Amino acid sequence: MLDKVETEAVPMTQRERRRLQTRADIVEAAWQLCREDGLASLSLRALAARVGMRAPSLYSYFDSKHAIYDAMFRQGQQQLAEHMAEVSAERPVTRELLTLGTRHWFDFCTSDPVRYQLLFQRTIPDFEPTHESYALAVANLEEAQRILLDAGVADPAALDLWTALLTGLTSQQISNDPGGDRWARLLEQSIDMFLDHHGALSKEKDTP
Amino acid sequence: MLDKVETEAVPMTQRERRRLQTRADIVEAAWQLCREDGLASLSLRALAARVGMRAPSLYSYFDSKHAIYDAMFRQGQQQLAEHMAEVSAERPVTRELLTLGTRHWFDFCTSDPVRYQLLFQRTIPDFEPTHESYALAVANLEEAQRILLDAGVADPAALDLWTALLTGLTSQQISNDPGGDRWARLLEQSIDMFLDHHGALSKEKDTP
DNA sequence: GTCTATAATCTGATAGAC
DNA sequence: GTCTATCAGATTATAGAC
Repeated sequence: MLDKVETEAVPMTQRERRRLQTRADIVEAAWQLCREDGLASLSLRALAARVGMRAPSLYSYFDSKHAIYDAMFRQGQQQLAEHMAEVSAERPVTRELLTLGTRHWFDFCTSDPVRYQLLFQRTIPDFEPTHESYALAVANLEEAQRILLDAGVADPAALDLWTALLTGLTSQQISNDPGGDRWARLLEQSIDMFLDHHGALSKEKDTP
Repeated sequence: MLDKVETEAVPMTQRERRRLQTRADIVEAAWQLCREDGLASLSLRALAARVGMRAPSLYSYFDSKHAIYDAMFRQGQQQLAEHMAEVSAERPVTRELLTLGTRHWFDFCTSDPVRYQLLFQRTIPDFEPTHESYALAVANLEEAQRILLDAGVADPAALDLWTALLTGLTSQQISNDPGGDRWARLLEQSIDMFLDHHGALSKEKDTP
């Protein structure tokens, strides 16, 4: 789940460290600009200016604009993994724990609409994450699958229904009531609906 | 629900008719190009070329590029209204009828991902439909609300959950399994889950 | 590594001839 | 109404000096 290149405990010269820091600065500035102007409006000129460079200098750190999007995608998936690690490890999975974890996920998504757009929607023309970055997304989805499994929901189709339900609530919240809670407050009810339908984690008895 | 300007039975000179036909041709060509290159990639030069003009001539028919998007949005909402009119008028609303109507809606959405993107997602920077066009979207949503009401689901929050569930299934289908049926085949189950949760249109008894 | 200069192309929109 | 010509930029990306 960790970025091999940037976090492995290999010896690093100060020059290498500096280079990685500049890369991180560029990615952070890219997030800023995207939050201000929209994900698709990112331009290399504006990005370079934000970090005190001219546009061509960015090519010393990234091969292309898509490579910057890829670094952002990668970082976002890592952030999601770290964010969910705070809550998702506990067992057994109760209805309360699942609800808590799901709200944790929902808050992560709605707290940064641009990040959500990059991680979960296909909206940048011609951009696809590299295989390496996409593997992080798969790992995150598999973690959700494990949790559902431990909650007594084993059907693969149920995972698809789960993702549809949660991404539906999230994107409606982001698109139609940004900053509000019109769909956020339906989260617990939605989870109850889903679990009741699948006969899992019943409220009266403890056994699925 | 109808376009006042273009369909009202007022006398029309042949010149006016010709003009409206050209407008329609331009909009149709715009749909074609968007389906080929993506919604955001529409350019006036390419659009003009497609209808045998040069770019500046388009300004004789539309004030701006956004006005063309608006005409597309308007047409898409009208198409949705017409499409749903084929099924949604029947009463009383049974579980079978609701399922049929919902699949009708789902098929409309997934049959043209670009249209879905324009009508239901906020993805074109700085584009917002005009008040007049947006009113068509509101009318379509109100029709859905009426159907749910007649199905015995009166809670406004239930409508929000309904839209989240359906748009979630739809966008997952479009994004992650285009042309397939991985989420399409979950539609009936989802409707059952929703209705059971709200205690509406129970399968055994006929009364909500 | 960073710069200037520039390639090569694209964009929406307008002026004004015809 | 349609055109040519053009405005006034924008874009990603590269070459080559320093």
